[in-house]
Amino acid sequence: MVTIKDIARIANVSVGTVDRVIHNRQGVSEKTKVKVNKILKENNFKINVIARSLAMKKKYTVAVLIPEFREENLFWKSPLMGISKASDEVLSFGVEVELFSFNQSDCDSYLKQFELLIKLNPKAVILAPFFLKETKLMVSKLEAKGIPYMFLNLEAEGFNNCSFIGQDSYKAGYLTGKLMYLSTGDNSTYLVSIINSNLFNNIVIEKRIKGFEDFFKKNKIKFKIRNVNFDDLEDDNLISKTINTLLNDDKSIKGILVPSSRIATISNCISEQNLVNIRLIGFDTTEQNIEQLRKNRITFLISQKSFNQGYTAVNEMADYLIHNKVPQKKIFFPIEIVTKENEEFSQRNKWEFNSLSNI
Amino acid sequence: MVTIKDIARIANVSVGTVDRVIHNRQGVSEKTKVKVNKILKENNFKINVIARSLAMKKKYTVAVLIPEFREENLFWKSPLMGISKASDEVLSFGVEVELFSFNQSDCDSYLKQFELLIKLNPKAVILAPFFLKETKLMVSKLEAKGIPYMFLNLEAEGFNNCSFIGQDSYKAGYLTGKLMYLSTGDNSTYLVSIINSNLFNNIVIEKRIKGFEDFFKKNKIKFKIRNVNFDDLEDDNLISKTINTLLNDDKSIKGILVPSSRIATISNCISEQNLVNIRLIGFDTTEQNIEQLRKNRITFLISQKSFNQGYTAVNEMADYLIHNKVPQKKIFFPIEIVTKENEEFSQRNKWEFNSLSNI
DNA sequence: TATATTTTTGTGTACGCACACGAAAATATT
DNA sequence: AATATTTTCGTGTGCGTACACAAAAATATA
Repeated sequence: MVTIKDIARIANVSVGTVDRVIHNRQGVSEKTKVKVNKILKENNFKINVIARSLAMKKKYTVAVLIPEFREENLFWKSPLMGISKASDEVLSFGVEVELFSFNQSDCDSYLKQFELLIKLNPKAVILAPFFLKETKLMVSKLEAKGIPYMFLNLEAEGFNNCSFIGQDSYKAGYLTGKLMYLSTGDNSTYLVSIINSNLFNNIVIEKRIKGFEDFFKKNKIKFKIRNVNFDDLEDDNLISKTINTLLNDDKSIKGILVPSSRIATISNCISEQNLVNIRLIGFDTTEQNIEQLRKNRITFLISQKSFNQGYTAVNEMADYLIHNKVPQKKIFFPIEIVTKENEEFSQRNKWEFNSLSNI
Repeated sequence: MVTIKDIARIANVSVGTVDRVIHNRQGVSEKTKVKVNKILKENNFKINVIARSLAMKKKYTVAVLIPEFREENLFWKSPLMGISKASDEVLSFGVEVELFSFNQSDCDSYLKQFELLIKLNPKAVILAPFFLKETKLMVSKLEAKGIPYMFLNLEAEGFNNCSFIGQDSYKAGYLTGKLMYLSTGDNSTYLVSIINSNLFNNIVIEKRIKGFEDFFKKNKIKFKIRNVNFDDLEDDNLISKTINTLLNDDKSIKGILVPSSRIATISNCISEQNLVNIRLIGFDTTEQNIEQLRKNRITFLISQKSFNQGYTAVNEMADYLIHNKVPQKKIFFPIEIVTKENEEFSQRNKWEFNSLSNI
């Protein structure tokens, strides 16, 4: 590996001069600049990123604000783990990640955690914009302070966020349309079922449903949709009765789409005989969903790769702070199709907390 | 971030002593060892990997031997790009990657390139074991010299390779069975077509076919298979005539499986009317395949994520050499399902050669 | 107790780069 | 021509760690 010192020796100048040329700093004559640049290229010089970040040694703190996860819905566990892994890795680069989490059903805790966050005076913020109105408030404070912020997983329009990291919900829904069609044929009726309903998530869910329907419309395929929505608080008995009655009564129903991460709640309630010849498609590889997938009670899961989303968010932010590399405005993640047969391999994203692994 | 120096100050010892404790080196009394360890934990000390790799500064060269890619089959372009990207990244850690490529249809070039490779006296080798007999020869030389070697993409049995990085071909084939079944229903006939036939690749292809068939057998689903094989040299006209005649004559054919990366060659030959109601499933997201997928002439592609395979291989090897972290014996990659609808997002793996991006 | 030996601990240098400071060279001003 | 000013360049230090070597302390041997 050729170093700055090597270049300096060859060019017969000092390392300082080489450094100036590399970084396009002023104070070097055109003549030597040309000479050094030539030698730089001839020797295929590549900066040693290791040494560089050692030498830079500025301190940045990045604050993260995401929902806490709960027993009945582990979705946010996975992004958190991605964030944690990335945190460990960027620590050596002088980036410290501070985590704040709020209660999904408590708007106040969202604001309260943000107050704690802003007190830290972070250099950048990553957040899941769960509540729209409150997010506007928060964002105005951030912008006043000139703190860049990035949205994670949830896409909110009309903000000046430096980046969004997540899935294209419409396209993901569109894909479920295709999968449903391929595995049921035309002229089918589909049940679309929403379990939990909170304001902000609905934007994602609506986009997914729109995409699902648009697949059939754009491809001129006949289909019918029936909606059944449940409240988060309702018990399994009610869900079971409702769904099974519907399936018994309407034999044209060939598939069920649950455009949230709660498909396990539905699939778990369907009777064995009704399950035959019915395709179930849902989102997210939560532990409950995977369990049902393994039992062949779910046909397809669309994964958001949320672990990677968290991991990438931290890394992109670190890259922005350290190397001034501005992230893309929208970083869309793969729309991964998970089945019983490939599920075991799609889980390479998992990561155990091994806080003592490297001393 | 708390450093070794900080710990030394707090513990009232020198950095040398702290270093010894951290690395469990001998020459430190039990008393101070306990004391330092306590302070290490109390302050949640984490090694600065940046500084560590700067200080280590050993030089390793890793040799890579893979097939060159050709116009008619770009498959190996993608692993190469992954390897190149990783090479750039590990360079700073003192790992230099040397690339050797051979002609897929010329066994001699495989051996000849290896001769060049071994002259470099590399610290480790990554190779695609294309020709079985020759690989045995090569491996014996490597083992005599005590050079560890890793298999990339192609799985060969009976060797003492430190790791295999690639896909579980059987499971991938099994998945195509499921997808085919879901999108055609039972009691269908399927065309299984092999385009190119060279000895070694056939192991992968055979496993895929076995998996495909086993899906139906294990799930007790009625099906029928018809085989049509073509030679690599044959022209499109012949393929077109053969395939279309078959499809015209046997209306029970509902799907075509091409268990190699050459499905585009087939799909390109099928007439419009025959394409309706036929599902095509193939492997690998080569440029030609993606083009056909976009045109809706292919239903599913199974991606090997070969870019990531190359990328991971180099990184795992670097980690092994630098930190002595032994890789898993088998690193299986996700079996990714790609359709027209999610294809655009599955390509985030691509990477342009930006050799001058970071000067 | 004095000396030799072993164990334990401290110090210094290198890794490759960024950056501050000051020296030298080139140019401008009187 | 002497001095002031600007441009150009070289030197030195620090980032956090690994490691070799030296020094000190503890222990063993005479």
